Amino acid sequence: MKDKRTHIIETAMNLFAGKGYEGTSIRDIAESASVNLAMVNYYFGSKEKLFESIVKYKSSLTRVLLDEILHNTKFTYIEKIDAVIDSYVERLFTHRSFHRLIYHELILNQRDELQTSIVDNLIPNSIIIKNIIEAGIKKNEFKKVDIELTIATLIGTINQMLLSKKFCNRLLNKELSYVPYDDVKFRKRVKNHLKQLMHSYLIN
Amino acid sequence: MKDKRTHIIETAMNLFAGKGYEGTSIRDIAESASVNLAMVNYYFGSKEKLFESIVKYKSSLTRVLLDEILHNTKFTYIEKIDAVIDSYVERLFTHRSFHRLIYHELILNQRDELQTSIVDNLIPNSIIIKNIIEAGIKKNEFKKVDIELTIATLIGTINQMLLSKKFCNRLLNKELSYVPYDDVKFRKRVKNHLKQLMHSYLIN
DNA sequence: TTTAATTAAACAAACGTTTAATTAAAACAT
DNA sequence: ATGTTTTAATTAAACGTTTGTTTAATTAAA
Repeated sequence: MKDKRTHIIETAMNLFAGKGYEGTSIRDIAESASVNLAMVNYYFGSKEKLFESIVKYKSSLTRVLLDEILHNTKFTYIEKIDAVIDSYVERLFTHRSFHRLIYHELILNQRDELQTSIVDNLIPNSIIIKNIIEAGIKKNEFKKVDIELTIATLIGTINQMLLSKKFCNRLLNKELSYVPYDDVKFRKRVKNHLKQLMHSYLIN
Repeated sequence: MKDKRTHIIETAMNLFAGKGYEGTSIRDIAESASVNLAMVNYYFGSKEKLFESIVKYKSSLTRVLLDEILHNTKFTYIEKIDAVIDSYVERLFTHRSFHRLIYHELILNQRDELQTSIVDNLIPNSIIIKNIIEAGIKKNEFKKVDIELTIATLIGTINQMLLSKKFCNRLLNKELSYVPYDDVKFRKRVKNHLKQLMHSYLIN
């Protein structure tokens, strides 16, 4: 049996991701997690501290993955970019409810402290990508591009697909019941698109 | 003096965009708009119907702009893409609170009817871009690319910048008080990035 | 005189949080 | 090992607010 604290965190994460922070009540969370209402405040102190616990619990994993790619000396720079794309698509599509939660919180301007902590957790990932592109330019493997906006394109394309299943399916002309994110073929398609895009944009 | 109904809609839009649907109370709206609490329900029936009124009120404008570009025979296809980029960046950056509101609602899976209506309003814009790229490929001006994901890249890049001022400024190494969206230089920078990206990706 | 607009007050329901009482677990001394 | 004490976990109930909505009365406009 799982740790009760962890169980509450994971239940709350899925509810927050689907219904938003204000849209999810502590009673919702307690019922879904099959624990007493008061247990949530007993473990986390308050609703907002629960939210912060979720962010802390889930973060830092992505950074480790990207760091490995950055320091892998077997890769050329464009191969590193390819590896970043593979890693990002897999990670965001798999943990999509968490990432929806993060971007939902970012898009609102409430809870300044929490937003700062989210940005603090996201930016290091961007910096790793920045380092790769910068090094690629220095070694003349890459053209001189707008690095920051290239990162925005990379992450933004994936986020655009992640935003809403309904929008995604309408754009792709798929039926309503289709779940693109779990489809290996679709993941491959997104990876291929981003790789081709980056190859033609970055390489001399 | 403005129409009272319109005044409520515009006030509510800004509040919803900043604090989300559940985070904004009718009392908030009434106070900000300097009208009596009961007037909101008097004019719109309910909070949810007010929300729908906002979406209907603001939509359709973008479509007209894109349609003009699509049917302008003076443009080559890549020039049409450039025009779409200019038009999108200007529109989304200027009406950013409305677009944040839309994407905030999309990212949640609540209120199915409303989400459907948002998607119905967004998809035609994507189809216009699709038509341009398709025609460009047919006339051999463009390479054979993944059209749907190219659209996701176009819109996703802009949305990624629009998501959060804090994230945007940290990525760009700007100070906290800087407002990138109103800066003409920054708009130009985003446009240039997207154009160069699309040129190297689309053109043979 | 009739209709529309506006108001303050009240409604029930849901919210996050706290309390006080009870049960289970852990630590301790014998 | 046993009984005792102390701490942690769990519960149902209640707290004071805030929520969206409705009502009934009043004022303005047609």
